[in-house]
Amino acid sequence: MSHHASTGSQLLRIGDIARATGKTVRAIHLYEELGLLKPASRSSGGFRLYEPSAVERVRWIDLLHGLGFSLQEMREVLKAWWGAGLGPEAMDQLRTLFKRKLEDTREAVRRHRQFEVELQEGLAYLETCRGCATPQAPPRGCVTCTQDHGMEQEPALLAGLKSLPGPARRPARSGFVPVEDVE
Amino acid sequence: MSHHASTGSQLLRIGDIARATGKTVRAIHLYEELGLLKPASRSSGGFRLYEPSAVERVRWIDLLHGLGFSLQEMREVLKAWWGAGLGPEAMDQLRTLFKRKLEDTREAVRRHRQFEVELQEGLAYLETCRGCATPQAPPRGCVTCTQDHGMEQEPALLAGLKSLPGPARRPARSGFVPVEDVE
DNA sequence: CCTCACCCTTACGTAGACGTTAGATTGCGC
DNA sequence: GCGCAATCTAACGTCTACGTAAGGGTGAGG
Repeated sequence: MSHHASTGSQLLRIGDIARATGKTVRAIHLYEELGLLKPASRSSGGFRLYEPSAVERVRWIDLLHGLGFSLQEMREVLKAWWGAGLGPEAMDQLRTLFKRKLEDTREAVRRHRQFEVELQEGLAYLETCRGCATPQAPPRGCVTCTQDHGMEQEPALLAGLKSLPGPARRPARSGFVPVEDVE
Repeated sequence: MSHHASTGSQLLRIGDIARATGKTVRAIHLYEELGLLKPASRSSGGFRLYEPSAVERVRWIDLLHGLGFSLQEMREVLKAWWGAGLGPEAMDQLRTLFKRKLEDTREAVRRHRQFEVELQEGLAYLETCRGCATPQAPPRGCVTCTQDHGMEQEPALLAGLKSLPGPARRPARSGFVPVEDVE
C-alpha cells in the first residue's frame, strides 16, 4: 500500500489525474496546450504537479464536453471568466454564452425526442414484420409486403430504404442482373 | 423556363439532386463512395443519372445524420436491410440497431435536459452577479464575492472555474507578475 | 460548330479530440 | 546505485464529413 498514486506531497502527477478522471495523459496534455488546465508547478525534473482541484477541473471539462461544448468554447468560457477584468462585463459574456447554449440545448432535446418517436415507430413497424416470414408467406422477406403492415404510412426512418443500391455491385443474390447493370 | 433542371427524361443529374436536397455535389459523391446511394445509370458521357427517389434517399440520409447517425451506421442499416436475405434475420438486425439507438437517444435526452437545468442554474447564479459591480462593492468583479450569492452551492458549470490557470501566460493585466511566473 | 454551365476523377486540405510511436529523462522502491 | 515504471517533448497518424482545387470531358441552346 505504498507504491502507487505518487506518494509524497499532496500534489498529483499527471497519471494520477488521468486515473482519477478516466482521461488519458495525452488528453490532459492537450487540455494544457489549449489553456484549459495548468499544473501548479513542475518537479525539479520537469514532471507536471497538480493540485487536487485539477481533478475537479478535468471533470468539469468532461462534463461540458459530453454536452456539446467544444474545447474552444470552454476556452471562451474561461476567457470570459478571467478576461474582461473579471468584472460585470465578463459576466455578461458568460450570460450570453450560456443563453446561446441554452437555446442549442433545447433544440437538441426537441430533435432527440422527435428521433425517439421515429425510432419507436420504426420498431413498431418492424414488429409487424415478424409475421411476414411465417410459412404462409414466401420467405422473400419483409421488403415485398410493404403495403399491408397495418400502418398508415411508413416511418420516416424506413422511408429511405426503398428502391436501393444495395451493397455496391451485389447483383441481388438470385443470379441474374437487371439489364442496365450488365453493360 | 426551359433551360434548367436537366430537361429531358425523368432522370435527374447530380446537380438537381443537390439543389433539391440542399446538399453539395461533393457530399452526394461521398454518399455514393460509402455505398449509401447509387445512380440509376450513367449518361453515355459518364454523367450520373438518378431517379427521383434518390431525393428521398438523400433526405433520409440528412434526417438520420441530423440525429446522430454516422454515415457508417447508415451503411449498417442498409446492410441490415438488404443483407441477410431480406428476411426476418435482417429485421432482427434492424430491431437491434434501432433499440440500441433508442437507448442512446434516451440517454442523450436525459443528459441534455440535465444540462438545460445546469445552464439555467448557471444563468441564475450569474444574475445575482449583477449587483456585484455596484459602486458599493469594489470593481474587482464577481470572482471575489463567491460566498454570498444567495445560492446554497455553485452550479456545476461554474465549479470548474475556480483556482485557475487564466489565459496562458497572461500576467493579469496589472503590470506585475507573480514570482513563480518570472523564472 | 461553339460556348459555357455542368460534370467527371483524383487527390490533397480541414477541424476536433485525441492516439501513437520514439527517444530521452526522472523518480522511487529495493 | 539499479531497475523499471512513469513522464517528458515533438511530431506524425486517425476518423468524420465533407471543402477545394486541378485538369479535362459533356451536352444542350444558339
